[in-house]
Amino acid sequence: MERYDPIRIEEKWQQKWETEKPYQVEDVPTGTKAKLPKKMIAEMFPYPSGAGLHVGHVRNFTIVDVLTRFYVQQGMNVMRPFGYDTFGLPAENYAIKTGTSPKEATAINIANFRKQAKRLGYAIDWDREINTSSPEYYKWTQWCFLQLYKKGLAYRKESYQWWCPVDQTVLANEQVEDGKCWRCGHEVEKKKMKQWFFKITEYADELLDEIDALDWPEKIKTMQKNWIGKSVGAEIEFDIVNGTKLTVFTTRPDTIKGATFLVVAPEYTGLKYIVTDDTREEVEKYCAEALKKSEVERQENKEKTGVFTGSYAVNPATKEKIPIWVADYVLAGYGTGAIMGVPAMDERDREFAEKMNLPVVEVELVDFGQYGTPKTTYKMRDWLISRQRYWGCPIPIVYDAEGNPHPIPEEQLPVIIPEVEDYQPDSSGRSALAKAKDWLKVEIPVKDAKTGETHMETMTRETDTLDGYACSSWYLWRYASPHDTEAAWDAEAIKYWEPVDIYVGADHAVAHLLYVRFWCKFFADMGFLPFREPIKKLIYHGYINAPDGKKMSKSKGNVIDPLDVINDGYGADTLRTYEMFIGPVELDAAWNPRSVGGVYRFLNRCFNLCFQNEKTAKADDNATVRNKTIKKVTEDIYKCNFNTAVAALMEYVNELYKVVVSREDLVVLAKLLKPFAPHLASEMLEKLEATDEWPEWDEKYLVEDTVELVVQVNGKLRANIAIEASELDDEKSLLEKVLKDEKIQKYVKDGYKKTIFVKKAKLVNIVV
RNA sequence: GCCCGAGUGGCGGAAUUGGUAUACGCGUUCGACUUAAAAUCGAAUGGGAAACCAUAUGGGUUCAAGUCCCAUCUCGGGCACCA
Repeated sequence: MERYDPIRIEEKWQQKWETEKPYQVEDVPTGTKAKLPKKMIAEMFPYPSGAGLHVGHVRNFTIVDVLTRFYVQQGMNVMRPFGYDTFGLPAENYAIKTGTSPKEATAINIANFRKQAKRLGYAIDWDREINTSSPEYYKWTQWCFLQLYKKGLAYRKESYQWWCPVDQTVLANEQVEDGKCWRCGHEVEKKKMKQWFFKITEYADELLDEIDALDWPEKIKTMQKNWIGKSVGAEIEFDIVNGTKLTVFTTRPDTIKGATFLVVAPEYTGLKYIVTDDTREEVEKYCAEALKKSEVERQENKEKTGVFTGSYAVNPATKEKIPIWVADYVLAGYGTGAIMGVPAMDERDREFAEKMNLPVVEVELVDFGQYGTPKTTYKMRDWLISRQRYWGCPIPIVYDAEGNPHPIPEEQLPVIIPEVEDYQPDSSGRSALAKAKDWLKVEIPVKDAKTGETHMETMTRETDTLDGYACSSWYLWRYASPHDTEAAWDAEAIKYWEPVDIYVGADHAVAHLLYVRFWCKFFADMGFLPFREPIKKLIYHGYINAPDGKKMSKSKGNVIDPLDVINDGYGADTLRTYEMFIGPVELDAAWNPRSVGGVYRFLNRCFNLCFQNEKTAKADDNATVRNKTIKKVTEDIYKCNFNTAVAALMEYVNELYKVVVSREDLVVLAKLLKPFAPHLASEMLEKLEATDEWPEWDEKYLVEDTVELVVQVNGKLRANIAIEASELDDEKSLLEKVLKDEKIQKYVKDGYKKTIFVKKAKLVNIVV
């Protein structure tokens, strides 16, 4: 037997697919295509790094590809697009280091990614490629921003923000992990800055309410629910003895009688009206220190600290005078930034009270209606989108001489990223865009409020760029009409193709997957989208680790390069099939080079069955195993059990090796194999002169004439008896037969208590 | 600390949802082909001489438990002063 040569076969088919474009679809399908059921299947588009594809990408893309080919073979109209998420820090940091412009570096990386993806034989519609850093694309990202701006959902606010001193940019909450920057790992700081936000909180309730209905992994749904963090409670207004007022939020307003003190956060805006002259110095010192503390320090040391403000408030329920404190265990960004301390009820308040010697009184629950108003709050904050970086989508805003923001008129879009010499952000906290002096000034038409006449005014551009997540919040809709010059997406194309049927990824549980839902709801409200949830089904797959089980990383030198696997002679089909066989799709898996060889042997056996086999049988001879395999593989792919689908194919091939195969046996093998190993399967189908139409199983072949009856005594297996399938219908005579069986006789010679017959399991259990 | 998820051969993992535990693959051993090796093909492979014993540990429910219930241990993930 020969070894098959995947490299030759794969080259042949990849060339064919390149010229014939069998996976190309129309924006708005016409003719018979328009009547077909559709599937839109996509992966979370990759950031094309200089290192090229890694095995994780291959797992990600291959899952999408298996599903795409599966549905195509079933005769559906399937869109499987591809794109590149190209804005971001790595390209910019590379530019700072080498002077190569991010634009150039990105172009090189995309070309490499595309070449590698083509080498894996994916059923991509290559005319549907998008790139978030191309002006044709980001023009519409800016348009999206303007829509949000018009509705007041993009706004500017001065507040304390996470600041990474290394990357010199602010970060969203989602981009701070364990108090550290998600990109460089440096500890983040708090910095007071005027920044742009998207008002995602406007949709908090809907984002929460509609999540349960989604066909997404429970894990991701729970993470999003926790992130949104809805709390139902009340706001209660306390009179301060000096005549002002202070409002707290609580989920337990009924415990108000137990409130023996109030606490405000160090960043609390009304603090200056509360502090008395004799405590001012001490309070200011405390607040300054609290702000300086990094998030890591705050997390590591949860010891309660705080100082008395000198002021008192009146508990409206007890009329007691209670002290107002400032402490950093109260968070400024949540609720009102102020709480009532109920030490008898709340563990944190008790800890604080004990430390500060504040009174603890028994709580007597009351109806709070007369003291407060019902209020719901969320842990989720508005989405901070300003980035002080060069390589991002410019925010389409200009400022007049007074510093007031104005939107760029839509006809002036896109705001093109200017070329600069030096990509280093400046120390003032502004991106390198600020260095493009000519670009900064722009003539903007302004309508005079009194005369109604329009005149041109010179304004200054915003130098912040958008968080990359903004670019990926709408790309799934761009796929439907990627070359549209008139709109971000075409309404007709969207109506046919979207929402996305299956979305495949391994990251971004709360960030991207929440943002894309938020934008969907917003654009649905604007009348631009005919649905409110962008993704019907989400497949969240595991990572592939190094053979030792550790994360692959360059520094550890344990990275497996998928292109090496291909070029070692295994080929793309082996790589793809191996990664589907590696384990359950949702679990992490460790790379096993030997197992790759096992999958190669399997494909080699498929090849030999088809090309080295002279003898053929009648199509009916192996009908049972053939139909069983069709059923198993079909159902497994529906359930995304790719590992057991491949195992079923292996079993089928093992069976076929034992018998004389028919042409039909081979056709079915090739058809079922095609989603996993499309090149080899295509080669087989060509020789067999068959189409790739997905086969159906016939139930009549699944019923076997003779079956094995399982006989247990007290639940323990004691015998397997071959019987006619029809014997299962007559329990009485079957039992007689079983009791006469010589293996069973010795167990029942002293009689038995009862028997249990389970027809479905072909099982008899005798209780003695 | 709180909330999920998972513990099955030497290894990755199967198991129709309560019904023959260990499918499939790797590894290992033996055999065939070969001057030889590789490749390929075939056979065996949880432990034990056997009765039996094995799905993290200990109990329970059931004719029957990897699967259900209770407790414990270990690992992974998420959240973490959100009032």
